[in-house]
Amino acid sequence: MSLQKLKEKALKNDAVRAEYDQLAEEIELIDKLITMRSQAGLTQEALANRLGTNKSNISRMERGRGNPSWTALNKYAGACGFRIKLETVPEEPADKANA
Amino acid sequence: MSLQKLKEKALKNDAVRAEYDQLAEEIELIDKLITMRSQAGLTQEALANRLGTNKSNISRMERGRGNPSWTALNKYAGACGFRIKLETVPEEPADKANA
DNA sequence: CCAAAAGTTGTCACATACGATAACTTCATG
DNA sequence: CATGAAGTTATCGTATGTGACAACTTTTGG
Repeated sequence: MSLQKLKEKALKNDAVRAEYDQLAEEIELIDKLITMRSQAGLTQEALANRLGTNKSNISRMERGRGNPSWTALNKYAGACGFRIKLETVPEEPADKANA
Repeated sequence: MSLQKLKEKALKNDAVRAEYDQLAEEIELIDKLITMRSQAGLTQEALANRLGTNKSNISRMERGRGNPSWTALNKYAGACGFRIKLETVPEEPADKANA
């Protein structure tokens, strides 16, 4: 299955409801997950094996069911050959005067 | 309590064991949390009120007890006036030839 | 169309995050 | 040292993340 297909599927249902910021962020998150796995060239099953778990659980994460913990994200990324960081961006530009 | 103090306390115990990457990332995470709250000028209690919860739970997160979920991080950040993103960095540079 | 590979979903069991409350410690000030 | 504010810890209840397993759907490729 192509990466494009994967993302299309992942986003199809949720994108409609993405009027809410929080959902948009969830989609961003899912997109990052799928992208990492795709770049690692792994199937859900292969990734699951690396993590000592089952493909169903990978699917759940990538479908946006539930709410992964930080270490779950960390492990997922690690198995795909990535490290993760939390990026924090101020909700409004620090300096309005320059807008 | 000064921000410096806060961070010193938060890192004191764990830094000793930071021989492991995963712990280093946990510390980074905690540092980001405390920094966000500090920049928002909120006490744990004030932040807790914004989140509809109690200061003890805030303390737990900032002490590295447990393993916050993505939405927990999102809410925490939101109450501090931040949005969050997952930053994914490849474990080794994509292009070694240029090293 | 057929078969195999990949992904999805449902459900159970268990571990643990999260909220609430209270008691405790540490810090800041006078 | 005394007082109050801020932070920490313990514990209980409840919700939910996570792993395991099986059945199902979708995709890929002949």
